[in-house]
Amino acid sequence: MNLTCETCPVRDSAACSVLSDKERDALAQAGRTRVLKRGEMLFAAGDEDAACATLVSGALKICATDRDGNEQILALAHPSGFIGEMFAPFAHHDVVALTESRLCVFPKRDMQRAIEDYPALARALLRRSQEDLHSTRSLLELTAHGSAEARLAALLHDFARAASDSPCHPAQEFELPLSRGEIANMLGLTIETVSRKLGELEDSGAIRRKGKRGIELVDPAYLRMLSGKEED
Amino acid sequence: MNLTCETCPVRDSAACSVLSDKERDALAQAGRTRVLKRGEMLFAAGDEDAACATLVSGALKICATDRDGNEQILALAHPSGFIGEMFAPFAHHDVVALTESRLCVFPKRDMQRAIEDYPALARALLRRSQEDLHSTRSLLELTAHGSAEARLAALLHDFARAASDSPCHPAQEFELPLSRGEIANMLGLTIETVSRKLGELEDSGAIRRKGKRGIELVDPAYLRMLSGKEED
DNA sequence: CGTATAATTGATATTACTCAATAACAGTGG
DNA sequence: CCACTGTTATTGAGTAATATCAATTATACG
Repeated sequence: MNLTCETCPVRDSAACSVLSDKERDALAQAGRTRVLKRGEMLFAAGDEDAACATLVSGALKICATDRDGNEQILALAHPSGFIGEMFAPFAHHDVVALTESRLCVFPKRDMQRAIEDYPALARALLRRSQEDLHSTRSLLELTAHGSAEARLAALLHDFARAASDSPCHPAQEFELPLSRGEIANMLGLTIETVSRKLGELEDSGAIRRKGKRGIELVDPAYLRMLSGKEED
Repeated sequence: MNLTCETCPVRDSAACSVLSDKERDALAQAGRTRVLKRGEMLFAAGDEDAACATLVSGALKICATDRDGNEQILALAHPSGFIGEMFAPFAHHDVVALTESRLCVFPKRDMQRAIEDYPALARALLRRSQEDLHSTRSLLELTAHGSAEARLAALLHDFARAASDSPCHPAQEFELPLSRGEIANMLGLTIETVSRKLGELEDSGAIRRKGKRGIELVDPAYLRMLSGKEED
């Protein structure tokens, strides 16, 4: 399917939004929309022809797999996010859809050419890359030093923020985008520990669980306190 | 002090190496060399006027400090590495010299202008940023899932590679750029655990300790095996 | 040489993991 | 609609790993 930038929900926020209409149309010639169902893979670690993509809707996980077959989630991608390593000869990580997801996919070659042809695009991607770097470092900080409770509290807080319309105030109620197992492996914990700590957070009155994946933030300040971040 | 690119040891490897002589000289007008002694700070988290810099010689650590005053090392910078967040209004992390270090420092404004004026520079920084992202994700992978032994083994292996001239083969003998405390906080461990595990690695014949910071790799393959990476 | 800092070593406590069983739930086909 | 099956989540008991606390030893520095 060809790209229809006119009606694209992320046309004003994705990297390509910095292009002029004409430039964007030229880039769109090289791209294709692609829809991934939950669990489908965009590309796998080691793929030489791994494409680049902008996420239009849905959510992706970027994950590494060690030689024992254990998966580790390194990052999540949200709409308007950019995926792909233009400069690496092959993909370092797997990219998998968490929910049904719509993407604009570009062959690596074409994206390389595009950043040569459109300096503004290169700058936009640089900005995004630095933001990704920052969020990966935040996750690293959490994972290395926090207790299981702190990691979980911080993750819930992040998800609440991501689920909210306004970027500053967290949503009061939201659905977890990840299963217990995915949460566990993102935070370097086990499923059992995640389950137990969620229970403890509920007992302590910080959250309330609504079904399997629904979370209501009862006491966001307490959650924030547990997560070890600056208070505000 | 003004920049003397002609004799710069990283003139062929740093981001600025993609510029023509003329462009590079123009950029050099805006820059200054700066020498940091061990422990000196380039800038602190929260600084609004945090500069950008290319590391010429020495080594830096990028670290976060939580509200209890605990420091966490998120990344190291080696010669030809680029430091600085051009797009953030203030620095997110502290940057501190691990050893006496020489840098080319550029005001953020000038660097922003440079990436507008020189598209090749923006692309070079994009490439670097993606590499940094990848190494941060590697550290995350390690920290989240590995045992204390695996983390330490992987770190030693990384240092051995960084210390070597040839990028593929690790150096057989090298000096640790970090104190025990710094290693501990980079890996999310305690000083005591690092000390004990180093002892065990020595007992098991993987390494030999030469003084406080010297390390000799006796059995690199075994170390690599412990670190949980693919064997080769 | 004496003092401060960094590293090692030991004993104990805590946390999260492992293994195992049970429970909730979703999807499927009768 | 309900039983059946596989998946995901919860809960419990015991264990292993690492943190913590405390003491000692090495090293560096003035």
